[in-house]
Parts: sequence; C-alpha cells; structure tokens
Amino acid sequence: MIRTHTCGQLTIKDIGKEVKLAGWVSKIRDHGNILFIDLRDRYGITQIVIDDSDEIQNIGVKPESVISIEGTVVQRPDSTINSKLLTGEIEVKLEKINILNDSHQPLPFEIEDAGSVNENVRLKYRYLDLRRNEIKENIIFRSKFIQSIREFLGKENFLEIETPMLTKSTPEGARDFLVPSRLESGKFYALPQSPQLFKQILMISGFDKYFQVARCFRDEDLRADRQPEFTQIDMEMSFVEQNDIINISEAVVKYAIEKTLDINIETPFPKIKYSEAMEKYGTDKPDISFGFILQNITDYLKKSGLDFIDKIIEKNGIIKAIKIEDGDKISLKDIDNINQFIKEKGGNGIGWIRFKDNDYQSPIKKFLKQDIIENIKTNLNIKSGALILFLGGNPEWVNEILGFIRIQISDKLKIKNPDNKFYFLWIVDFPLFEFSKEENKIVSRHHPFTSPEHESFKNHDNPLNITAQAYDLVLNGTEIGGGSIRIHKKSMQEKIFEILGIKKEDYQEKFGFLLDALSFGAPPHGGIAFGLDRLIMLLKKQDSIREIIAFPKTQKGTCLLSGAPDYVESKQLKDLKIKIDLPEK
RNA sequence: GGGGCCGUGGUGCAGUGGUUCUAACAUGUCGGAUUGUCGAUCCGAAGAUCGCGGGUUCAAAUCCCGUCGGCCCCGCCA
Repeated sequence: MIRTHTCGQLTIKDIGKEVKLAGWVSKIRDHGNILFIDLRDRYGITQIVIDDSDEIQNIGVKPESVISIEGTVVQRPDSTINSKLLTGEIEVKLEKINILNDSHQPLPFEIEDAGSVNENVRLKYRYLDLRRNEIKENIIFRSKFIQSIREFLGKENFLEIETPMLTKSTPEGARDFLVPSRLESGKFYALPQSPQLFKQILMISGFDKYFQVARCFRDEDLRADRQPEFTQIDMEMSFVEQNDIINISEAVVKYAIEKTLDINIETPFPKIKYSEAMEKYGTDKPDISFGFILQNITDYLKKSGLDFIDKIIEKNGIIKAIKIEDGDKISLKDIDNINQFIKEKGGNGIGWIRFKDNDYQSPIKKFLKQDIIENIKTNLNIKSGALILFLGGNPEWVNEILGFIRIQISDKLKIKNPDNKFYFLWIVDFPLFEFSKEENKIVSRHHPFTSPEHESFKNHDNPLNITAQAYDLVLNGTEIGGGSIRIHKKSMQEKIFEILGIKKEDYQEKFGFLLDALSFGAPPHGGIAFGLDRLIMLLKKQDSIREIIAFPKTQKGTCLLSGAPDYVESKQLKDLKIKIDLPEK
C-alpha cells in the first residue's frame, strides 16, 4: 500500500499513528536543522517535518515532485498550530521518504498563485493549472453537482439513457460538426447539437422519465460562456404538462444546489411572460437583480413639436427611457460610447436629460416644452441628480437596444446583484415562430418540435402570433435552461413544417423517422435541458465556463494542451476518400 | 465576417523614440546560511536577441505595416 491516509485526513485524533502518505511537494521550508515539506493531494495539505540533519542533507526533493513518505503523526507545539489547515494541529515526523517522480524545474508557473497567469500558459499546462486550489475545487464541485442530480432524478424514477454521438445532420439550428463515414464514402455523421429527437423517441418507446448528462456540439463562434462542446442535463417526460416540468426542474435545481452549496433556494421561481420581459428589460434573459426598467414615455412626448419624435410616433414607433438615479456617474463620454453602439445598430443616437435641482440639461433643451419636462418628471418620479436616456424607433428595435444599454450601464455602475444572490426566473409564453430577416422567412424560435399553445394555434391569423408551450430558465441574466412541450401528433408536426416552408419531400427525408414514430402511439411529452457549464459557472461565481471545464478550448476552438485540431495522415483521408481543397492565401 | 484589448527572463509586470534600457521590480529557480516554519528569513548567482517578419529613423521594447497567438464583444449560437 502506497498510502494509508490522504493529505487532508489526519487530525489530532490520529496522534501516534504510523502512516503512509503520498502526494506532491507543495512547499519546502528549510531551516538548516529542521525542514518542513507541505505535502499536497486532492484532499488537502499535511506538513511533514524532518529534524534529523543527516536526513536533511540527503533529502533532495523539488517542488511538485511526487513523493511517498512514512512517519508518525505528532501533535504540533501549541505556538505552531496552523489554523488555516484542517490538518494544522498535527504534522507527520518523517521516517522514510521515497521520490516517486521528480518534477522539472523551474515550473511554467507557480501552483499557488497561478490565478494571475496568462490563460494560454494555463491551458498549455492544464495538468498543472488543475493542481491549483480554486480550479480544482471547481472541478470537484461540478462532479458533486452532477452526482446530486443523478441522486435526485434516480429517486424520482428517471432512467439515465445514452443516445448516439454519431447521428444525422438536420437542417436549421446551429452549424453541425461533421464526421465522415468510411464505410459509406461521401456520407457524414453529425455530432448531436442536443439529443432532442432521440429523447422524444424514447418517450414513444415508453421510457416515460428520461435524463442524460449529455455532451452537445455546436460549430459556432465561442464566447466566455460558449464552448463548441458543452454539457446539458437533458430531461424528458411523458404524460406531463408545462407546469409539471417546471415543478420538477425547480425541485432538481433546488436539491442539487442545496446539497452542494450551503444556501437556501426558494421555490417556486418567479415567472414572467416573454412579452413582458421584452417590454421591461429588452431581453428574453433579464437580470432582475437591479432596476433600470424600460419605461414607455411616448405619451408624454406627443405633440412635442419635435420633428424627429413626431415622425417616430407617426410610424407607430415608440420612445422608451431608462432612468438612472445616480446620473452623475454616467459621463458625456459614456453617452458617446452608447451613441457609437447605437449607430452600429442602425440608429441615430440616444437622447438624454440630466436633472439637477430644479433645472435640467439636455442637447435638445431648447426644443423641449416645460410641460413635457414636468410630465416626465412626475411620471418617472425624477429626483435631482437623475439622468434619463431615451430612444425612439420601432418597438422591437427600441427594446432590444435599450436592453443592451441597460446591461452596459449596470456593468459600468457595478450595480448588478448587490446582495450576491441567485435570481432565478422563468420566461414563459414565447412566440412559437419568429421572422428571420437573414433568411427572409419564418423560423422556429425554440425548435420545430415545440407544441403550440392550442388556443392561440386555433385562433391565429398570423403564425407569428402563435404562442409556444416553451419556457426558459434564467439565472442572473444568463439563460441556463430551456424546454417545451413537444408535438406528439404527426398531423400537427406536419402542419408546423409546412408553416416553416419546408417541403414535404424535405421534411420526409430529414425527419421521416420522427414522423413515423409519432404515428405509432406517441404519448404527450415534454422536457427541458439545462446548460450545466453555465449553471456551474454562475454557482461558483466564475466569469467563464473555461474555469469549470477540465479541458476547455480557446476562442479559436483549439486545445492548447493536445494541439487539436490538427492535420491528419494522407492515408486517413484516403480511407475516407476526402480531398482537402484550401483556398490560396 | 467586424470592433476592441494584450504579447518584455520560468511566471506576473515596469518601461510609449536616446547614454541611470548595458531593460527595472516582484516572484520562482540554482548555490550558501539558518532548529518551529507555514507568503519563512538572510546572503549570493544565473536567467530576456522585448511574439515573429519587414519598414521609418543617426537611434526602435517604444512609431508604421504585415503576421502569429491569447482574451472581450458584435454578427452567429433552432
């Protein structure tokens, strides 16, 4: 046996025991006739003490070498107890030391405070980075969180079922990662963007409660909270309605968080309609930890005599405002930056009024009638020092842009989440479709298997007015989950494909297997998927999901540790009958 | 596809045209000293063609162009 205990285990209860420990040399403190080694493993640090001067001469260990030791657990003298360590009341008096493997010196970076090391160096030597306490704890937390979800869903009678990684490319949605087939030259598998169709088919098979810790792949550009491969907690249930899924989702999230963090999660989470989220926050994933709610001031500006405002109102546009109580903290330069952003988004610029005592400043001051100002002051409850920013145009555009600005300003003022809590929020009643300007056609807002809300489907005059039985879970302004009740009747699924403008032969070719399955007794069903990486990131208060993924990719999708992606041998391409045709530079 | 920030010993950084840049400081590494440290301490040493390529200049880490790499954002992500 190489070790009898871990480095985080021994305490005052173990005094006198003969033990064997193994781990990494974290720190050496050499005092000449006494020498200390901090021995570290996943569980903690135990101080090894050597006070035999001959032994010290021969010891020759280097930081981050792996050693095993034998010795006796002894109590530390009172004055040398280290209250920062769980093992700080004891130390192990060394009797025998074995260097299992040396570490090259100097190290690429110091393990203890590598937080300030450039990320490219951290990623290249990820194995060293993962020895650091903070990121190690993130990875351990992630594992415990997943375990608690398995525990909860297991008790709730859910089955964990794997679905294929090599599957069929489907139109719509994100760009697929493709895998060439050798046995069927010229054909490709796609890596799953989500197990969506397979989990629906499992419902049709009668596995009425399914979940999976599912790896998903989307070949799109990366962000701090987006990796090309990521993990979903994927769930699907039969014989359920929207609220059943919402309830079990809240229960599983509550259970896993309370089990892994020492906090209380209040359920049920608040719900707001999509339309309300857009009106008030200008986004479908609002951060509700602070105010700055978008306020419609169109009525107060009617007959303002201002040409550009009259024109906006004439074209059925609106004017909305954000009120910033601490208006002095937003400078003219900040407003300039906002203007630049708006110009990039196809607008002219933002209006502003700065209220000071009983006066006010504004670039359009000489055009503003006193009664308009009074109206705004009263209705928006303006106090001295406040700044309002306002923007006019068509409602959707105004909401979207002000939603962005709301976040920009809150970042600048650092007023987000002042009490550092978790603000969960359900967004419900999404539209089933939206109009895509790029493709100039109607597309699914969630995915084409989402069931419409029946009344709105029956009564619709325009597909864009149909409501979906879909719901998103938002945590502190980040979407962490989403799902829907699915269509379980073939005829309805065909109608949806037709509204989407997909030809019968095309949907037959791509989704025929689903339509077939729906025709053999498909139960009503629905589900949800949680973005595990984002959820863990937020729970661990990290700024990037790379901090909670063991081996993440860079913004260009490369792995600095392994060097992927890379060229392959020509024989491999030959087997696949693939020719590379790179454009000349 | 676009916008922005960054790249200087192993690591983190200072230095924005010159002779206090023959590149500072901190930390680590190596050698020595040291009996109670735990961010140990003290003494000493080594370690950098300033990401790479080109240009401007009497003179470039510093200015310009290109390129490579990392990060943040827009587009994209049903």
